Order: sequence, then structure tokens, then C-alpha cells
Amino acid sequence: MKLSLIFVEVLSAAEENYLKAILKLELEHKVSVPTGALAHAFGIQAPSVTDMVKKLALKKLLKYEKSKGVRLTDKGKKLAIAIIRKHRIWETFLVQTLEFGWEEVHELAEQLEHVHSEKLIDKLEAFLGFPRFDPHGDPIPDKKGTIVSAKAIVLGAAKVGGNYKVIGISDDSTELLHYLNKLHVKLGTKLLLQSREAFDGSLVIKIGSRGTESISAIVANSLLVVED
Amino acid sequence: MKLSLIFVEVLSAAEENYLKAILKLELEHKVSVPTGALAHAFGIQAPSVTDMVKKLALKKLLKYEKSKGVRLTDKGKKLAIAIIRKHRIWETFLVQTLEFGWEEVHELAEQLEHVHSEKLIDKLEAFLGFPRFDPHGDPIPDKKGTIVSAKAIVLGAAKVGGNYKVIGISDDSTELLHYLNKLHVKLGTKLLLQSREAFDGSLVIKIGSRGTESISAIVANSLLVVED
DNA sequence: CCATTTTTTTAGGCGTGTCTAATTTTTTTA
DNA sequence: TAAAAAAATTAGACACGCCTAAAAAAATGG
Ligand SMILES: [Mn+2]
Ligand SMILES: [Mn+2]
Ligand SMILES: [Mn+2]
Ligand SMILES: [Mn+2]
Repeated sequence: MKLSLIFVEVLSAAEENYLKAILKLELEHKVSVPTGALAHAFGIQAPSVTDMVKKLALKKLLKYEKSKGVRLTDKGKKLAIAIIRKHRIWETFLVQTLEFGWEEVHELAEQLEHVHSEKLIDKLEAFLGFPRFDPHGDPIPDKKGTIVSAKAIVLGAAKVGGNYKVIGISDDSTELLHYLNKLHVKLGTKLLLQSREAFDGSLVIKIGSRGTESISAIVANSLLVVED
Repeated sequence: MKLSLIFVEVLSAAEENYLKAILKLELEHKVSVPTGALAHAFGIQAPSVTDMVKKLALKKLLKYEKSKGVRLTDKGKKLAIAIIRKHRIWETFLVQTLEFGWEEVHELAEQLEHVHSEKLIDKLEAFLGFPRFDPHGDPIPDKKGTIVSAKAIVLGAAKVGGNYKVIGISDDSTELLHYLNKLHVKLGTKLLLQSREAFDGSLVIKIGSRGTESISAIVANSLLVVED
């Protein structure tokens, strides 16, 4: 009798973080990702990235052309999406079940996403009722890796006088989320864009039934909204 | 103004596993733990242990006397208990909330116990309703590190003719727990000890309202019971 | 109590994932 | 298009957590 050996290639947390970061940069810039962009994303030095991408290339998780950057292979992309799925399911669990604030969960999910158990994630997902979006409005990939793409625009690109609804935050930083808490902006909040300052792109907005506030272009560009 | 820098010493998973293993061996043998015992516990070579205990000694987590073994300091013991607390709370969550089998959760908890977040564990504990025992009957230390000590005996040392109730399993191995599932033995199951074979210490027991079964001394010694 | 066995330590090495310094390649721009 | 600037790579190093081989220390036992 012939036993078929199953190779379960287990990636380290570092390797998984690279795959996630590369996918994110690919989606943002739709081109191959320069090693320098990864160094910047992780706050590490460029040679460290060169070493790692060589290793990931050997594992067929990405294609690396010297001095030209990297692109995920199908295998690498599939794994990257699986990790994002884990991250977002954990974030949803932390906010929905354990009542963490949305600004607290990203760092924790960075750890939890590296726990190796497909079954755990599937059970969590079922326990949560198969949520489609995480606490920041980001879509949760399904088990097959399908991601619903939000047709949102960033508030920074919205038109003055328009009414919008916040459906996502394109930046998980604790600081931004804390600031949004202060402004009483959360998922579902209605915004009226009253004016845009040409000089710096800052906006004056009316937040729900509250007063008006001025927000910087940086904040405006991380608020994902739909017309309302 | 003088700021007091707070050093949050973050231990690696390996370091945490050493602390846990040392505490377990200390409790079992009530003496200092030889490096060889740790090598055996982890299935690694003795020189690896020597290296690690030197490092843990530098961090004041244990006392190491060359060729004489190690003992946890108060600091080390406190950390070890905190890790056991995490392990058992995660196991309880997995069984109670996500409906894993009790035989599936140990390995997963081995990963989850190394997620660094006091707040996460406290929230999980509250969500679970402050459980006092994990799915294998092991006591869950409270936030202060207090562990209720079970006054159980092992079935192997029980007296023939006695009625007992299973309150714990002193071995988390998947294989044993699977075997107990097959025997329909779980926490709370009533047992009647019918006879003991002098030759090998094996027992014949009546399991609840089911038939009688013969179990080996090895199994008998991992069943924690109280008189019933 | 000395010789043999067992346990532990020392010495040196390796893969991972990071670093700095120096060099090479690519891009920009004068 | 050639020089300068920017980006990337190579070279060499280091902490971590493990290894094997050899030496030393402790325990055993005749
Ligand atoms: Mn991560
Ligand atoms: Mn998120
Ligand atoms: Mn366990
Ligand atoms: Mn347990």
C-alpha cells in the first residue's frame, strides 16, 4: 500500500506578513512591488527584504526579478488572502463578541492571524454568522478566497455638496481610529461634504446630526464612502 | 519631570514553554528540575536546554546551578501560571463556545497561549463566565495566580469496590482523550472499580450505566477521580 | 574508593530574520 | 548622454533556538 505524503508547508509569521504586505501593495499600485516599498512598509532595512524575497521565491510564493521587484504567484496570492481572511475574522470576533473597540483590534489580529488552524477560523466564522465585513468595513474573503470589492470612493475625492455614508476606513492605525471615535465617525455615519480647501485639500463636513468639523486631506483620503 | 520607563519584558514562545514545563516538573517532583528532564519533555537535546536556562537565569526567571538543575523564581512562577491560565481559558473557549472536542484543543491552545494580551484573556474569561476548570478538569488560575488544588486521587490508586466520579484527566494527549471518548468516559462520568489485576495494575471498571471495561494501569493513572 | 556509567556542560555549527557598510544597478537630470 | 542621485544588491555580522561531538562532572556500584 502506497501512502501519499502530504506536505503541509507551514510558513513563519514573518513570511506570512510579507505575503500580506505584498498583496496589499500590488492591489494599491497594480504593478510589481519594489523591495524598497516592503522595507518601508515593515520599517526594516532593504537588505533584509532582499533576503526574504529570495527565500519566498524559492518557495514559489512569488516571482522575484533582481532589481525589478516582486509579484505574488497564484499560490502566494491564495495564501495572502487566507491570512487576510483570518485577520479580519479575528478582528470581527474581538469587536463583535468580546466588545473591543475597533481601534484596539488590529495589533491583536496581527498576532492571531498567525495561529495555524483552518478549522478554528471556519468555526469562528460560523460562530459569528458568516460576517461579510470586518469592523473597519473591509470585506472578509470567503473560504475560497473570493473578496467582494467595495465600490466606495474616498471622501477626499467626493464632490462638494454631496451626501455620503461611511462604509470603510482604509487605514487600521489606532491613532486614526481613535481620532474618528472623537469625531463620532463610525461605519454607517452620514456625512455632508460642505467645502474643500484648495490649498491643502482639507474638508469641512457635517457629521450625522452633529456639528461641522474640519478634517485634513490625510483623514479624508482614508474614509471610504458611498453616495447616500 | 521624571518619567518612569516601564519595561514590558516580552518572552518568546520558546521561553514561555520552558517556564510552563519547569513549573509542571517542579510540582510533580517538588525539587529542582534537571536539565535532562526538560530535554526529555521537549524532545530536544540537552545542550539546547543548557543554553536556554542560562538565558532564563539572566532574566531572573529561574535559578540555575550548574549541573544541579533549575528552580523558578517568584517572577518565573508567576509568569508560568499566567501562561497556564491562558492555555486553559483558550481550551475552555474552544470547547465551550466553538464546540471543539476536548481531544482537539490542546495543540491549538499551545499556539494561542502565546498571544500577548492580558486584556484579551480577561475578556475571554468574562465572556465564558469565569470558568473554574478547563475541559480536562484542570483548574484555571485566577488573575492573581491562585490555583484551586483538586483533592482528587488517580483511579489507579483507588480501592476496589469503590464508586468514583471522573473530575479530571492528567494528560492532554489527543490519543488518550480519543480513547476515553470511545469508552464514553468524560468529566462527571461515574465509575465503579470492580477489580484490579495484581500483575500489571490493570483495572476492570463499570462505566456509568454501561458495561464493564478493562483499562490499563497507564490509563487508570491518568484518570483523576473523587469518591462518589 | 576507584572504575564505569550516566548526566551535564563546553565548543562549534546552522537556519532564520534582522542589521550595517560597501558596491552595483537603475533612474533622473543637467 | 554622461554625471549625479536613488534604489537595490552583496558581503559580513549578530541574536535566537536548535544541533552534534567531545569533555567534564556527578552518580553508581563492585
Ligand atoms: Mn501579522
Ligand atoms: Mn480591519
Ligand atoms: Mn492542554
Ligand atoms: Mn487542559
